[in-house]
Amino acid sequence: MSTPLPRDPIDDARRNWERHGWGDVAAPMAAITAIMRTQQILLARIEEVLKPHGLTFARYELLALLSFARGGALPMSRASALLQVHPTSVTNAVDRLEQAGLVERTPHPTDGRTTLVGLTGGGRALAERATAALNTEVFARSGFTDDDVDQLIRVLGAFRRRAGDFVDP
Amino acid sequence: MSTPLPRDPIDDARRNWERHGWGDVAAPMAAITAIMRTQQILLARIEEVLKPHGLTFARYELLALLSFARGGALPMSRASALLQVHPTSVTNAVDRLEQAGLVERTPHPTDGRTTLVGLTGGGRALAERATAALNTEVFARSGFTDDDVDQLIRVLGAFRRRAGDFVDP
DNA sequence: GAAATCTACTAGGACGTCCAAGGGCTTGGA
DNA sequence: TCCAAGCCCTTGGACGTCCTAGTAGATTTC
Repeated sequence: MSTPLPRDPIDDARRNWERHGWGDVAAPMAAITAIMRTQQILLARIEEVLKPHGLTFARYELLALLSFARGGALPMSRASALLQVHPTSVTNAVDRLEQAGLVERTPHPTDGRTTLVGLTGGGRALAERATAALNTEVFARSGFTDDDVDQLIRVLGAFRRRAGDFVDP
Repeated sequence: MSTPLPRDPIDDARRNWERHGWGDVAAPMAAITAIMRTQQILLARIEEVLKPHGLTFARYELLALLSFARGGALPMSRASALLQVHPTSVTNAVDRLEQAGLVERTPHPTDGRTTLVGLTGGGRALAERATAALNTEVFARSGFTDDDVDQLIRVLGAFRRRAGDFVDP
């Protein structure tokens, strides 16, 4: 990222909103814009750490998901649901990971429509190394205090539940 | 979005982290993953509202930025810095907005390297309509409580400052 | 049992984002 | 003066995400 700006552009936007008579929604606008920007910063950090391992975040997420699955394999559709991305995104990621020898496709034993994605030995080993890197280089130095982390988990968890992500208690 | 999951996948991930002996970073991992997912949900809502106006979020952001600029125009590099995206992303957005007659490029009066992007009349009018739509359909119904909004602005603002986004007080 | 309806996955295309490279314009020091 | 270094923007390419269609297999319905 380039040189820091002399002022917070999101705060400027908020002031512009207020100046134009939209003061009633200026605060949520600022909060949502801040989420957008924070995601961008965090994604860049994560991709930076994963790059030496030859992974992108999308591919890492799939590897990590499979590494926790019983048998190290899942139907593509299940991966799509759990990762909460479009099925074609999973097809894309699996194509590239398979190319790299990290996962392999297997026909489902009883349902001819379904394809299982499973980790190879190399895929499992790489998932371990990549997770270790993320843990020490990103999550352990997140830039959030413990209180921040608690608040984020609470606030965003409630938001996601209301948005229909999950129905758990 | 598809059917809600019976359980929170981020909470599952957190438990998996703890189970594998990474409990010390499980909470920040969960917070960061929640930010990623929340951004995805919010972006989808925003694009949904903008679609009838023929805009994407990236293009809308540029229109909104220009609508607040004195003279309704900025150097491309300035837009890149304020929007905090790569210069090529601005080139891309300007290409398409110019195609649609919403902005126009003008050579800088004194610096031959610089190109100014300015709103057309239609661009300014569309920015107004799109902002009104976002205000009523997204920001006014954000799904965050007032307290949530305050906490997010505070926590994410501090994070962004520490990340080097800006140097303001 | 056959037809209609679902479900799972894949191909092709539109967008946005970034990086690397290249060409034009300015600036500042020799 | 002039030229090397830096800045500004664009092109081309890699990725990820989504959408729309299309195919094949599974279920439901009559």
